[in-house]
Amino acid sequence: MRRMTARPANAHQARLLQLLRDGGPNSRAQLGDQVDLSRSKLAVEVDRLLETGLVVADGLAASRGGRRSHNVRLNPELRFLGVDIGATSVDVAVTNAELEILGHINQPMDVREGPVAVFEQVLSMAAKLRASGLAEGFDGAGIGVPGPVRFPEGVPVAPPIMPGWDGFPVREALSQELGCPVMVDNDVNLMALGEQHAGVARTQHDFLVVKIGTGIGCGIVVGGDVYRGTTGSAGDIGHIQAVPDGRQCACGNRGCLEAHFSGAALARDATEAAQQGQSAELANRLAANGGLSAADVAAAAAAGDATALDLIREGGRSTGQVIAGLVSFFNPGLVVIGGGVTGLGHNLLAAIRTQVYRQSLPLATGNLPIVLGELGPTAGVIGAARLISDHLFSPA
Amino acid sequence: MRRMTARPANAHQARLLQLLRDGGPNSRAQLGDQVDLSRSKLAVEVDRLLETGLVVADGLAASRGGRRSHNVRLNPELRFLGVDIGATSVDVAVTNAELEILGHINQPMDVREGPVAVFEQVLSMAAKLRASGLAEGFDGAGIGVPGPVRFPEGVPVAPPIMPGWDGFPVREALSQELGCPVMVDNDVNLMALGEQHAGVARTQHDFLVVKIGTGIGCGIVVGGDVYRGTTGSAGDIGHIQAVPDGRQCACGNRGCLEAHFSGAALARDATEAAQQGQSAELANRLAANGGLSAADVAAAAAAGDATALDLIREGGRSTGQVIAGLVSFFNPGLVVIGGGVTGLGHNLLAAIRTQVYRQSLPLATGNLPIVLGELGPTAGVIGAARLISDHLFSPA
DNA sequence: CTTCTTTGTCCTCTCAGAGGAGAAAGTTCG
DNA sequence: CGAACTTTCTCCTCTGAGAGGACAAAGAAG
Repeated sequence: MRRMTARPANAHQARLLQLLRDGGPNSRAQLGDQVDLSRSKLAVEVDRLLETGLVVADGLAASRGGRRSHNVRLNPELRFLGVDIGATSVDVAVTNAELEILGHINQPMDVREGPVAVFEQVLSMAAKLRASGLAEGFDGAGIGVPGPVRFPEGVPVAPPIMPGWDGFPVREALSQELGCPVMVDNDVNLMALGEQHAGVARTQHDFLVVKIGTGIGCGIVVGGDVYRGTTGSAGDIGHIQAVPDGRQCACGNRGCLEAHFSGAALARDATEAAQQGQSAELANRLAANGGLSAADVAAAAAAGDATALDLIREGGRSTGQVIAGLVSFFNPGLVVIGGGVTGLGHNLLAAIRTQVYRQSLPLATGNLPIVLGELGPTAGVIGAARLISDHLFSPA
Repeated sequence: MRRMTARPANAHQARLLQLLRDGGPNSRAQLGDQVDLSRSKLAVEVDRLLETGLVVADGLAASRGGRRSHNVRLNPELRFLGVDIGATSVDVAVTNAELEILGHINQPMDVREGPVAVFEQVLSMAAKLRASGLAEGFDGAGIGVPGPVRFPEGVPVAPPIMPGWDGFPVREALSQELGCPVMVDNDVNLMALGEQHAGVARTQHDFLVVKIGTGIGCGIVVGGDVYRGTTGSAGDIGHIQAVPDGRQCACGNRGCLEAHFSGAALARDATEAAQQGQSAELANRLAANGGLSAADVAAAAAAGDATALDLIREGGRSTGQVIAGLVSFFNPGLVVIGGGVTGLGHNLLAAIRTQVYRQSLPLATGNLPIVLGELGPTAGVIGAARLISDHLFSPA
């Protein structure tokens, strides 16, 4: 199939595409209820979209009591590729234009191997998805990387945990390889986009998404749009001081949040505890697997292990401490907790909540939900698809 | 004089008014260079603005090498009232439509006396300015209050230092009294608007303004617009924990920034130090005035008093600690320090800079200026005038 | 004085888009 | 089953915004 290269010709068409993306098939009449356009104008724009092939007819709509109307929908053959590059694994997924996931692969990987090796793996994963019949090609791709990105150019800048990626033209290179438009962003921002599109943040305009994985980052949404900061490093909260004169951090300072709580820190602390004989449960797991991960701590806590629970509570306290500050400053309408450590679930959430509600003023916390992300590992790839669709479904 | 009640009829007119406000008198040709409109359309819109009286002819423009053109400017008889209510004093100023200050009065006052008493004072100050011939009436007024505001309604919400103001219809009441449109905002947000309009932040889109006065607050500008948060309490950084298990704060927690550094905290600490005989300089001033203020500490520091310098440095350290966190999170392009404590000047600034540059990652601080505000006590009233002019110079 | 440049004015032409009339296709109720 | 009412779609006309060109006015440069 030849890929679609059409783009909406004006803001009306862009708006219609976004409505069809977010609301699925719709009749012209239903669309008319949502956009402020005359019927004639609406019909003209829809016809033009049909001509471009971005939109296709989709049978009769359900009756609303009078003449039945014909539905239109986004072309079901459109395909987006969503890529979420983490520190230690990659997620690659194919979606349709309505951003429904049609296929999803996760593989372990090490970003430190550099962009060339990682792209090879990503491309082979994309090829596998294509080979399984889910797509004949891609109309666009969104990529998330675990570090700051100069957004307009799609280039990582000085990413601490991705040596070798600094300045690598990710967007350009992938666009060449895939032969379609590509947008690049920080993985946490994509997670925020994902939760906004299909998760807990659907109705929010100003919210924060805290992603606790190998590191810790925060996605910031202001007025419905992701805020990236002057140099693209906004939300980099892993190195905010959580404990004065605390643990030495890789960044050179002491007491950074990330040094006290993150997937990596948790694994390290659990291993220490196991070795010092503080927890039989953890020691068993250490012996069995030859190493401990955040998932082991989660399992131990679920089994009632006090040491594991303490580690989680202490980490939640540190995280809550930092989030409390952010809440005072930013006054969000929602805080979403997500990332690999979400497996720690409600123990972690409870510890964070306690700390935030204790430390922030009532005006900011009064009506502030703090919740776990709804989409889990798919948040990133949905966000990636959303990113590129936002780009493609805006006036050229 | 009858007051202008006209408003721009469309976005083009609004844009033209803003250009004339920010750029002063301009010829049609110069305006044409700045807005993307055909000459005919531009002429029509300017003529309409002339008809409304918002804009008047202003003689011949300087020659640009061909036919001389006629200037237009905002009606020089337009008057805005800017009111900046602080914890312990009020500033009231009159500006023209180009937001130049024509007259400015400052008087001591106590917000805790409640809205009725304060408004009486504000109105009498406004009357005094009017009586001095600066204005025959006001076309709009902006008001800043030292606490969170529900912005659309112009009503303070649960302001900690303003008992009696909670829910008081400030906008409505003042609009009645003055007979003109009124907008209300947090004083720190107005300071940010002021520095953006006429101060150090003129070229910035994303920046923070930290105001250290009786309390501490932070104005947040995102994409050129003030960000106010979900409930209007964004930027309330005075109660972020700066020192774990630190001093008891009025809010019930311990170690809040405001408990360790602010005009009030500084005065308290200086008094303590003087009473304990740690500083002859401060003790003298205490004896002379019967009390100490931040200004006394500034003077003592200027005179070389080590204790005063220490207090300032220690305060700067705490403040810098908190700002470092905000910088990591928000990645601003500029941080402005302002408020009553600006008198502490470069000692304070140096301490803050040291702490921020030490604690934040290079990517966020690499090109980050941290500077003192340029407008001093006029920032608030200019911001107030800017607030109402933005409102009036936008399509009705 | 001539030529060139800039600015202001006027006129026409195009096109987006609103809104109405009426046809088409259902539903509901007697 | 048929009449009356609803909803949707299509077509047509009308209006107004705005672009753009022609030309006049006014000055600068030589």
